[in-house]
Amino acid sequence: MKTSSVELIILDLLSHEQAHLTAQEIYQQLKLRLPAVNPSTVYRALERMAHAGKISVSDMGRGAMVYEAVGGERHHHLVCQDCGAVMTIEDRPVNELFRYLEGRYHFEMITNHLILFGRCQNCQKVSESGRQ
Amino acid sequence: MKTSSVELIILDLLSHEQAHLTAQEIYQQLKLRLPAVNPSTVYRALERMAHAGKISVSDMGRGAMVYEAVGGERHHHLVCQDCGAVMTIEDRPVNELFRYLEGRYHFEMITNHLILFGRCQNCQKVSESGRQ
DNA sequence: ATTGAAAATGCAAGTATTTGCATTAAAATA
DNA sequence: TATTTTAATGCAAATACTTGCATTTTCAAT
Repeated sequence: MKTSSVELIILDLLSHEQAHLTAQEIYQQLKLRLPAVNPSTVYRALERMAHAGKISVSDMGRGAMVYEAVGGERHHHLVCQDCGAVMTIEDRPVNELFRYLEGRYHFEMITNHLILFGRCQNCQKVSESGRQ
Repeated sequence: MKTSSVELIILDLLSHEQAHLTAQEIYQQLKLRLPAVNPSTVYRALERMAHAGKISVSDMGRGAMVYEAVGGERHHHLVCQDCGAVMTIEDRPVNELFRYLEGRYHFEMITNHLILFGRCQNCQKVSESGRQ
């Protein structure tokens, strides 16, 4: 089926450089262009687009899932759960793991936006000095 | 601080073999033992426990995050987004990726329950025959 | 161009989750 | 043991999100 106007606007909103937006943020920005849009329409469009592989859904520890357009260079993130810092990491080692798992388990990987939680270098130092 | 009684019951509920429960399921089962418990108490306890590293929080595509006790043998899953099948996978290749990323980015990995989405062997076949 | 079918949308109601505030319980201190 | 402090809890309200139903819009077929 043809892409609906709501979906086109969502893709446009997410096309900015590596934008990760929550459903709420997308709804707020969509309303600027389509004042009559209903929240349930936005949630349904996000669901359709995620299932169709147009956007990816990830938990980045912001209290709600975030959405991102699929299509740009694949990338992944390390997220610090203390300070919230987000680090973009290279795709190669992640892709190697995915290829290995696909062969090992006869699985077709769809995940393309990996988020891994931990603590960044700064927060590790702060925690160590706090213990001393 | 000492573990609260709600937290103890949650840990008990999650101690069954690789139980992955949503907040709602945990609340329903908790009420059987603590009829007066308030949903907000459960949500708060889950938040405390996740931040303390006692439980892990994951999106397994069930429409809500699922919780699991941390402490057993670390494992990860492949989840089919068509039929919902869940495959447990070995930790070794995932751990190798985590160790590499820790060194490369000076990051202390906390994530210990990786969920990767894709399509299982059966659903790949169904999709192919559907296309023919 | 018209008609019918399918999909998207809005509305209202419902459910899941979060938050502010006050109270209760547990822990620490004297 | 008593008191104070801290954390957990319940309640109600609020927010985020989902769902059922009817309507509108879009697409496909004629």
